[in-house]
Amino acid sequence: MNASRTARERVRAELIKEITDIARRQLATEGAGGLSLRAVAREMGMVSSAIYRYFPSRDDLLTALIIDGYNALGEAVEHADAACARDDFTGRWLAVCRAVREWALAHPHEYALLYGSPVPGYAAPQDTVAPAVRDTAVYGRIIADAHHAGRLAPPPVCPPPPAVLAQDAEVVRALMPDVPDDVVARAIIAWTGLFGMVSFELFGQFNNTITHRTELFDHNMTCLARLIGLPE
Amino acid sequence: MNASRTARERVRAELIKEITDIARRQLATEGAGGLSLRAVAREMGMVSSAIYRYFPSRDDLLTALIIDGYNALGEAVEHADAACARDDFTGRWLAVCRAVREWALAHPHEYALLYGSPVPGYAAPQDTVAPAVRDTAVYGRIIADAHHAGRLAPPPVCPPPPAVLAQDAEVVRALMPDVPDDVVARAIIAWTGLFGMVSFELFGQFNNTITHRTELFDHNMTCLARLIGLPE
DNA sequence: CTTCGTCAAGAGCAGCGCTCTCTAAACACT
DNA sequence: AGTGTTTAGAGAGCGCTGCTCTTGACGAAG
Repeated sequence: MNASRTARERVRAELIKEITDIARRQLATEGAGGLSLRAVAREMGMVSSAIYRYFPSRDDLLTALIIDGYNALGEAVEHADAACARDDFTGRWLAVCRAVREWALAHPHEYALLYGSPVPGYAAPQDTVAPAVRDTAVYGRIIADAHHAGRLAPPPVCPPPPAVLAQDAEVVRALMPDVPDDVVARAIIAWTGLFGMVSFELFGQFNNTITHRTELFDHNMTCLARLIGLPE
Repeated sequence: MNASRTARERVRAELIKEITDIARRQLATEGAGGLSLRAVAREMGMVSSAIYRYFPSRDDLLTALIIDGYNALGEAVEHADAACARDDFTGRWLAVCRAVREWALAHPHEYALLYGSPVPGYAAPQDTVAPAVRDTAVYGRIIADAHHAGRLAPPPVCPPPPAVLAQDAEVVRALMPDVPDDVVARAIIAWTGLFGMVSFELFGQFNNTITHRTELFDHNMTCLARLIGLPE
């Protein structure tokens, strides 16, 4: 009875995967706004209403794509980090930055779904928060590792962070344990700087201006690494 | 004959303004995806097809809103800069950063239109590039002013920018004349850092994490000012 | 007074998300 | 093996969208 039950559920899981695959392909060509359940159904040789057996609404399909996206990006970042020597902290940071950028360039619409304008009327459900921090956890660990190895020497550039930020630092520290507040603050600057850079490139702000984007990116990420205090 | 001709054109211009006003209000409540020509027409007591006399397509209306948005942001930034003492370069930088953030928080959907995910299938026409750099010109001038006043003392954090970036720096220098390449490079870091920060806050990346956003923003922008070399 | 360009109106097309009902197949249980 | 239940897909349909085309009215110019 269990085997037969899983038989039905297996074909169901397969169909769900097929739907998300087609949806992801449509996302890549049309963008989030052009994602159409009817088009997905058409491509599957299904009638549109049948899709609703698997995803109760378009938003639920979007949620599935978002979770997949966070996981794909997280995996790429984890992979890039794992390929580096553990004590090459700056190398790990740069590898992670490049992994983010390369994944974003390879999957622009998925990146836009994760880090671009929120889809109007769509509120990310709780299921997305765990995959969402998967990449963040990686560079949190890099910075924490460097700090604990005594290799973090922040230059005297930033003033000490204001006291109220200590509460927020407490939350962020879940990703980079036992790290002082000023390191957390610098980490956030680097974090927003990384994604600001990628978003600007992807969303067209560099058009007609920046042509050597890889070089600029590497240079800026190196600067941010120095700002954090990562070794030369 | 001229007077009568402008009579007709005047009511036309007025209608165009009314359309964009209503569209902007709809944008604020529904977001870019929810902008509907029919809804605008309904609110104007017009029939939907009549709108096409004034805006040949939804994209053209979007373009008008984008241009207005860039101009509004540019104006806010110019105003914030003008309120500072000319030689208080750090104060001017902070004022400009805050102006960007406050404008973005006050007009989230318009900000998303300018700096969020590009609308799929929509390519920004050439008319948008001039208003688009209006704000950028302001902080370009701040940094250039500080440099020429001899008040720019970049800390020894960033390595010298790679030689290939000199070409791109040439283009950027149109906004900050006679400034060396390494200053341009730092300016770009600060620029992307500013918008990375605003976008993260606005697009929800700080949810469940950062609560003291004003303080964090001010602190980070101060750090970036130091990184550029703006005086204490 | 006629001609001509401009404009609102209306109908209509194809597409969308989503809901409802109906039929048929796969399943669980006696 | 037969029976009741659950699950799946098909189809029609609702109200909405952007957009097109045609029609008829209005006002300015010759």
